[in-house]
Amino acid sequence: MLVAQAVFARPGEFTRADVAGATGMTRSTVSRLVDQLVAGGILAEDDPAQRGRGRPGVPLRPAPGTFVALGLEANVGHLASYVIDLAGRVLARRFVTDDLAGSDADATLARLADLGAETLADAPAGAHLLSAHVALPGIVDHDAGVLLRAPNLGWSQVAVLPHLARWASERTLTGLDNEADCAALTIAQPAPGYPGDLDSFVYVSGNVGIGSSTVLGGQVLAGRHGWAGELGHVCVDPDGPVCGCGARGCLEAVAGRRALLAASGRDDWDVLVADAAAPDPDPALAAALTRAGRALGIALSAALNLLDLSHVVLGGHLAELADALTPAVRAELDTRVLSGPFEPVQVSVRTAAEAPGALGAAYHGIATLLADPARVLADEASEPDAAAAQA
Amino acid sequence: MLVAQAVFARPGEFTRADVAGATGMTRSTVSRLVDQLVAGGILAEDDPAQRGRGRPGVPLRPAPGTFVALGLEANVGHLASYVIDLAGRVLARRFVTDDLAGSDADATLARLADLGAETLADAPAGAHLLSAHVALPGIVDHDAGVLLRAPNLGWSQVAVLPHLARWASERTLTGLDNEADCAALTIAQPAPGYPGDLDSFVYVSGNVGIGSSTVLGGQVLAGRHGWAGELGHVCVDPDGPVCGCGARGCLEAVAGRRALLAASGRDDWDVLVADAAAPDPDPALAAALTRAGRALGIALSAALNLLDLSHVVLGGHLAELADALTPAVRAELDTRVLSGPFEPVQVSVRTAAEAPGALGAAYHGIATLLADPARVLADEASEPDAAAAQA
DNA sequence: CGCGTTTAGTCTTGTCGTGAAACTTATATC
DNA sequence: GATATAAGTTTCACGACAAGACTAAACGCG
Repeated sequence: MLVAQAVFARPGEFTRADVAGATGMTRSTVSRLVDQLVAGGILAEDDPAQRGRGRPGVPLRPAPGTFVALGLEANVGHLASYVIDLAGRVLARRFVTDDLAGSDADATLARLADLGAETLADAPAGAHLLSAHVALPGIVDHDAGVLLRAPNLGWSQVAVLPHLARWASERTLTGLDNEADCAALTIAQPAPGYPGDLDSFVYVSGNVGIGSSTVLGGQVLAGRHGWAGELGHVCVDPDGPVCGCGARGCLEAVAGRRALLAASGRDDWDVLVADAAAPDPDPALAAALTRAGRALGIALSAALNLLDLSHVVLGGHLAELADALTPAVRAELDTRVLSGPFEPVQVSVRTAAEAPGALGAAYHGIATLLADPARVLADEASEPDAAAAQA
Repeated sequence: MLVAQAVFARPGEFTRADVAGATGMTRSTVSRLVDQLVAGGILAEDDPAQRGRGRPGVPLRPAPGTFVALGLEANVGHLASYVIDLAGRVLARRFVTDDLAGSDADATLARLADLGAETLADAPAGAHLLSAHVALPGIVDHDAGVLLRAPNLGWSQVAVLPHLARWASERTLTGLDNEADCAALTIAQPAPGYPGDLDSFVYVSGNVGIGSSTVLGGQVLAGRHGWAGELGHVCVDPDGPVCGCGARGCLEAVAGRRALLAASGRDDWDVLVADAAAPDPDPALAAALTRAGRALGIALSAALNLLDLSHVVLGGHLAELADALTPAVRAELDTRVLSGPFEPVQVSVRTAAEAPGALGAAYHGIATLLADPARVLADEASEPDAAAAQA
């Protein structure tokens, strides 16, 4: 249903007449559809506050209160949980710091599910849970609901959906996705269904390793298993150091967090960041940063050339070092990206929100609503007792 | 219209009832739509030749005769032109060998258009021209109809559509596309709309440089300007030789045709290919081939890791050397592609058809038909005099 | 040979979604 | 207060589709 997407894309700005103009449908059709969506609790009417000649239109917004989505994330250093409403407002959240590398997958996922249940309990009651979605740092089989492998967690072949079973129903969908793809979604969309400034870009996330995710035309290019975007294992030097993956010269082995610590002779990350920001870093650090910047530029050039992109967003630990890295990165990009003369490559920095993966996972639930609001409305109608019980 | 796509995907196999089963529509709806398509000359009924119980169904196929598409290609070494019908059968073709590097763009495109006109004259008369599409080796602005830059031809900022103006009309669409993307389309689809064995893969085309094109789920990933797939300028060695693009260590500078000739001390390509196939090549050649194979493997690993793919198709000059290159390519892929343990990387070789770009350009016209057959049917109805004149 | 079974395709009917156009409502301007 | 303008609603007619009955064409068994 195009109507809901149009409203979510410009919350509070579009009236029925605007939607009609944007979608090409007639005002009468839009009016009927909007009335359904309002009745179903998906859209809400703002106060008519418009100025100008003629009858003022009624601005439409995503409706608060009726629907929420739960987003969960298990990552190397934390568990996170978000409950958001249709407008993308965070109604409740939890964040637990813990070293989960090598942890027992089922035990950790059970903890995560409990965390999600607590978060839901914190949220205002009476709303219908659209979806419960998990973001995980690894390869995923969407259809089977299995995490195939998460190297940094040390997990493999984990059936994830059973842990979400408490929420799974005809009316609540559950699923799992790659964490970097979820995070990229939050950059492409400041609010669910609301396209941001950037339409197509590569997002580089430095966490422990270096992952990336590509957004093309507002769509996350997740690949068939959510395994796309392994920028960290693009080769930047065939004679370079051996990487944890067994190959030689991966980006991660040069610009990864551990590689930078080792090359600069430091053992505390915050110290390294502070020193890198200082006016005159010592030669070992400067060399390590230059080398990492060049490597990042080389790997990014490959991605941009292969995908016809011209925008890079740095996140994670690479964002913290952005000032120090950017000159070398730019130099490589300017030399290597073929479309550069026509469309200059832009590099921007995104200081990572806390657990963007969990937030993006919650976005997924709303995305399924937007893809087919009629289905949710039908479900709504088929179980009116639930709504009645709340009233 | 899903119906036409289903039939084109299995020409001669699907009956109305099969289509109904495949699309989920009822038999009555399918029957009505198929009747329209048959009346419109898009589908044709085969002889009912089915065995088994019950009334035999009528197999459906793309209709020959009523519609044709013209595909043109201007490339460094040739001009080519194809006229195909809906089933993908070549009704007429032309191929002119010529060195067009540095030629005058408008003069060459005028020649190409004339070649297309000749080809159309060769084809059986009475068919309606669906589209005229040009494949060019460079960056393209689809909307403006402009070739932004084709380095190997030495062209830039060329308005292409005016050369196709003789065919442009309400009923005949014209357009232009990147040549590698068109060629990849012919690999993904043995006939228009007919999906082949491979669903997602990277096609590497070695012509003068090294280009590539990615097919994801049957769709060509062309990027915003048809500029995606610049595998030739992925860096495989930051200390490598300087490439024509100005950067250092591009794949093309190691595994390009000229690079291989230079490194092996030869000046004739056919000799090089023959020597490479011989049981015991000389050390210089063997070293050049190994180096090129490793470089290709490194660049491909980057593409596969970034896009979550596990199939490579070699074409062009790299296909000719496939036997000699494959061991080194495989070695790198096996080490570097992260999804390898789960889904082994497959490398296949596609000996390039003559001018696959032109053929793929013709496919585009049929793709537009399949995307919205109703539009073409409507046009048909609005100009019945043309059809009447043929009868 | 004839009749029932099975499957393909068509025909009829009712429902639903949509657009066209008239109508109502709410504001600004004169 | 009259008029213009724009938003939103109502009415009506049309068309696409599904459900289900019906016809057509093959096979197989008695």
